[in-house]
Amino acid sequence: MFRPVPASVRFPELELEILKFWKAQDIYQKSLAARAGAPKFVFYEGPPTANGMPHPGHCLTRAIKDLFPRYRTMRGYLCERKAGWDTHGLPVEVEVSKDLGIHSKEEIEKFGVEPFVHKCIESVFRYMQEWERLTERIAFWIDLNEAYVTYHQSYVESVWWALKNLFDRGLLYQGHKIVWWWAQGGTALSSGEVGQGYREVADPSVYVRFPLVDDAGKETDAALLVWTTTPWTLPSNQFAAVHPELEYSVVEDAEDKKLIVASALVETLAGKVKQELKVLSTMQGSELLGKRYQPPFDYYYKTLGPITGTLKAGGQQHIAWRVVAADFVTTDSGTGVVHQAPAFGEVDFDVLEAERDRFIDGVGPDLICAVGPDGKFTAEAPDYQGRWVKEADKDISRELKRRGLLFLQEQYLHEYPFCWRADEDPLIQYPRKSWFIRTTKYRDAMLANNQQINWLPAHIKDGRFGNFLESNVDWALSRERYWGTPLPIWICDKTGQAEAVSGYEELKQKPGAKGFEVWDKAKAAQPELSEHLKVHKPYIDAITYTSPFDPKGTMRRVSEVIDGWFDSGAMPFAQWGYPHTGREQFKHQFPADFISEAIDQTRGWFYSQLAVSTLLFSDTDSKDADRPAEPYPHPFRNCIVLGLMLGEDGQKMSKSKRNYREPTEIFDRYGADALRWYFFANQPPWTSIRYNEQAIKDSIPEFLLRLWNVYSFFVIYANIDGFDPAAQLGGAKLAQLTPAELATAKTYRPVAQRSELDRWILSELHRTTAAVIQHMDAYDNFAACGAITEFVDALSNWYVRRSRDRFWSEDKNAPDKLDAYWTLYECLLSTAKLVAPFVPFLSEAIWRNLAAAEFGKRVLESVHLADFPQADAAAIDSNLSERMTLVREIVSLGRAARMGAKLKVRQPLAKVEVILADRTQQPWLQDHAGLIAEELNVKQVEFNEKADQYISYTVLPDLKKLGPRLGKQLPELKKYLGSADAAALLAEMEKSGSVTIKLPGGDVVLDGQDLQVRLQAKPGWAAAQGALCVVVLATELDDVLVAEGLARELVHSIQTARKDLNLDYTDRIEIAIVTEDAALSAAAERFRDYIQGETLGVKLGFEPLPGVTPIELNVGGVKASLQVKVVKS
RNA sequence: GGGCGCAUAGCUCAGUUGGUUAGAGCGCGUCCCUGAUAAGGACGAGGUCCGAAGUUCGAAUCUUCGUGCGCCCA
Repeated sequence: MFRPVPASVRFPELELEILKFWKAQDIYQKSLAARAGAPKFVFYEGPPTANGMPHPGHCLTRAIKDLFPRYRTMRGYLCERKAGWDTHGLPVEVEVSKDLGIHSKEEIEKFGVEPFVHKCIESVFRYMQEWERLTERIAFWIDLNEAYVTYHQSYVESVWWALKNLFDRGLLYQGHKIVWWWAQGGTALSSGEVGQGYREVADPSVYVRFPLVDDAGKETDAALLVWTTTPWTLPSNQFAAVHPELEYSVVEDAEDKKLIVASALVETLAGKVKQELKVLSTMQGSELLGKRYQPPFDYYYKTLGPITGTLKAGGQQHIAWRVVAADFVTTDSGTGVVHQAPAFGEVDFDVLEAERDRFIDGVGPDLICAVGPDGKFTAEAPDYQGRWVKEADKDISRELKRRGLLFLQEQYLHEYPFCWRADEDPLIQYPRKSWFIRTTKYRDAMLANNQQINWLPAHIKDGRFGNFLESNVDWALSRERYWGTPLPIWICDKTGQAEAVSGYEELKQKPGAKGFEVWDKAKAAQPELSEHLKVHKPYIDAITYTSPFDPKGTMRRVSEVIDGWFDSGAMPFAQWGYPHTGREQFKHQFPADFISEAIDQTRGWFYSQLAVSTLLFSDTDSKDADRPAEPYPHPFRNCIVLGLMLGEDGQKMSKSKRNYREPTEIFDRYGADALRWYFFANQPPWTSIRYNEQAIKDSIPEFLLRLWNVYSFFVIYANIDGFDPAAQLGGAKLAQLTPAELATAKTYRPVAQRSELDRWILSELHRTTAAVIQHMDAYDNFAACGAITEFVDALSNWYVRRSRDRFWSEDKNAPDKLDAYWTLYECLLSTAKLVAPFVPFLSEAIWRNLAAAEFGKRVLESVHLADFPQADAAAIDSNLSERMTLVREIVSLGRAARMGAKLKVRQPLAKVEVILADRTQQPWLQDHAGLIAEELNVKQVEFNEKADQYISYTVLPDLKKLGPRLGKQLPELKKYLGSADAAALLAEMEKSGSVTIKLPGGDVVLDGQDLQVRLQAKPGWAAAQGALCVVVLATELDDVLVAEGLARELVHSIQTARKDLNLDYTDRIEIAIVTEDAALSAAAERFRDYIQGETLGVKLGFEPLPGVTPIELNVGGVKASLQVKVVKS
């Protein structure tokens, strides 16, 4: 006996029970143990940050991350899944600062770095419980107990090892980075913070003359006209940029001064100053390159102006104050000549870098900067020393005007960022010393590595990700913050020389190492402090040692921590603590076969991993990395890039807008399987999807319930008939209940001996299995789900429906009946395995009842311990598939024809005629006429070859074949065939195998393959047409047919009455039909046996039954009164 | 401003290398079944495939431009 299946199932409750079972029996661990020694399928968990609440978007990520490891495990691989948590970085600091009600770095320092860092580590796992609960509830099987944590000492030291490796190879260097700087607060702002602070303001906009000088450095009569909205940057000017491909004009103004501006802007400028600007000559921007000019302020120029340096390409050039080329110059605004102050603009700084690169080492231009970190001019600009830059704008303009350099001044409206917390403070771009990783040196290696990665969708490779790699810039690694992996670089306070350190132990071994007691004291005072804190600020900063570069020097750590993305990128090895520990694990778990995250990780985790791995383990230039070169791709081979999930209203999901539902509530209402199936089956995972609650809800009846109903149908009848597979299968070990194992049962007949319907559904099963394997191996869950849906539909709506009679037949031991049970049993078991990775709960419920409950310890206790089904090619009969499809098509067309003719299926018809365009399958179909007749409720099915009265033929060219061959003649052929006598053409084709068609452009010879026949029903018939066949109904009714129709109407009414009266299936009844219509009573009389048989009537009379409420009927326009009374047995 | 992606039925989404009647589910309408029954099923209506131009014998599909939306970056 199988456990009876509840009529209405509540999936959420079912899932909770199964979760309990998994936990109690440790099924996940068993699924790993079962694959001990098997080939590995390596999965990396991109660490989520647990200091925010999870939302439905995270459910998608976690569902996909579960699907493929689960599938691969069933396919025989060992897939260990180590969880991880991202714990460092600004978001944590921001969260803590919010709690403390503070914002600036200054306030943090005042609060104290030590207590602040303590707060950070406490806050990191604020929502971890919610994350773990979600992970478990959605059935994401991953090892949460062994999770790696980015702040753990072993992780940090692994990151240090990587950084030391890069440092020792000269790939980690200090340079400048232009950041958005809050001068009053003394801190850089992240791009997110900057983005919050933009608002429209009016700034002074000045047009300034930069007089050109001749070779001797003497001023000439022409000047570049330069535009800027930040006059305070002019004292730090180093270059003027033009676009080499723009045209420039030398114009003469009213004062006869010559100015150089972009030709496209001459008119605009003339309009602004309301004077004529006479064009004297024009030239290309490229002709201006290298021309020298005199900057408006000579603070640097007076000493550095004459300096020249040796170019790499040979020759000498002045290091600054000349015209350079830049692509970003446009004629949208300004003058087409752009003032360059590299200290105060990122693109300007790039120009400086490029210029410096042209000179041999050490002689190129240095960055000049007349402003201090406090936003005030330094002594290098004595005229403005101590003045806040924005306040100096006016005086600078006045000075320029006094010296005749100011051509025009106006107000300019634009978006400019302010500090998000002190909104009166404008931000400035400002250079900060920063540590960089020289990723640009590995750009080509990263591109080559990327080429080998299987990206899904494919456009990521050469699209977003590839483009991003193409424009790679060195990785700005350091952060002037507190809670992060400390940059493991110690600098000698005497010589300035630096070295990197790769572990805490290594530090202890350093000569003269001290400062460890700072941590020891803190720990003694607060024993609850995490040991891991000792490798963090401020404790690590206390550690110093004797300089190896100068015996009098002391090595002190730089103050910075590193970008949290480097932590994440180091995950493939740092999760094991490699190379200090975990060498073995790393060897076996690198690279990953599969990772998946949302598209926002393109520049995040996808890049950080690729960059770190390429630099450390690349096979091109990492000789001193301490392991053999790894062939591409690494560190991941296949990557599904998920689309972002939007809220119900198409906007970004946001708590305040309430445009989504909390995951826990989704699970409580619909269940995790419903959500998972919605994710997997509704769209490819990389489409950005809109959260759609209805669609989640719909996946229940569309898929889960449909499968459940087939399963419940099976259990009901198997129990009634005492179908008991366990009793029939011997004592042999039956771990998996594969078809081969089932075949040992006594009443199990070889598939070849079973009915066609059985062979058909088993063929469909194996066809589906093959398709699912093929799609899942290609990481295409969407197509796999499509195949599964189609199969479950076929099983439910054709196999079970067409097999009902067999399940109801009286003889419990009839081979045909047993065949039906074995077939359906096998289908359900295989389907449970097929869908197990997708809907782990439902599949487990089915398996628990059909296998585990039935067989006890003789089978696997969980479907997730089973092997994925094998597709048996021998079981696939594509011919049968095709034929069955055709039957279903004919039946469908027959129904459509009935609807068109308004003939209910209850009304029997004499016959249907079926006309096929392709008669290959006709003999087979003729053998199955009974089936079609039954489905369509007709007495006879005829297959007509000559059916000209019903249909007309159309002959269509096979465009795919003929297109390339005929080209421009194709329209002629189409026109010809459109009006041709199709019947004659076909006759000719049949006779000689080909036809020659005369077309204006020349004769064309066509054979049978070139043409397709289409059938069209002629009007006036109750007919429906498909692509390849037409079904025509005989609509004439004789008395017998009408009477049978009436009888069926009566049956329908009586059954409805039974249901309304809440009768049991087995209740016998007495029926009275009272009518004055002779035809109706005659029909009832004539079909008395049929009516009584269908409705379990023991008596059928035509006189009223006393005391029974009559039901008024309208049977085909005839009035009648029906009475139904239960007969006591 | 740049890069990438998306735009197909009332809604949510598919649509293989360009090919003849562009599909699914939901919703809607009509109906069937009444031994899976507080279920299940069939049939139908519904589309200027965002717009324009181009390539081609042929474009939802390829190209260009435009519009709208999203993401990333500036």
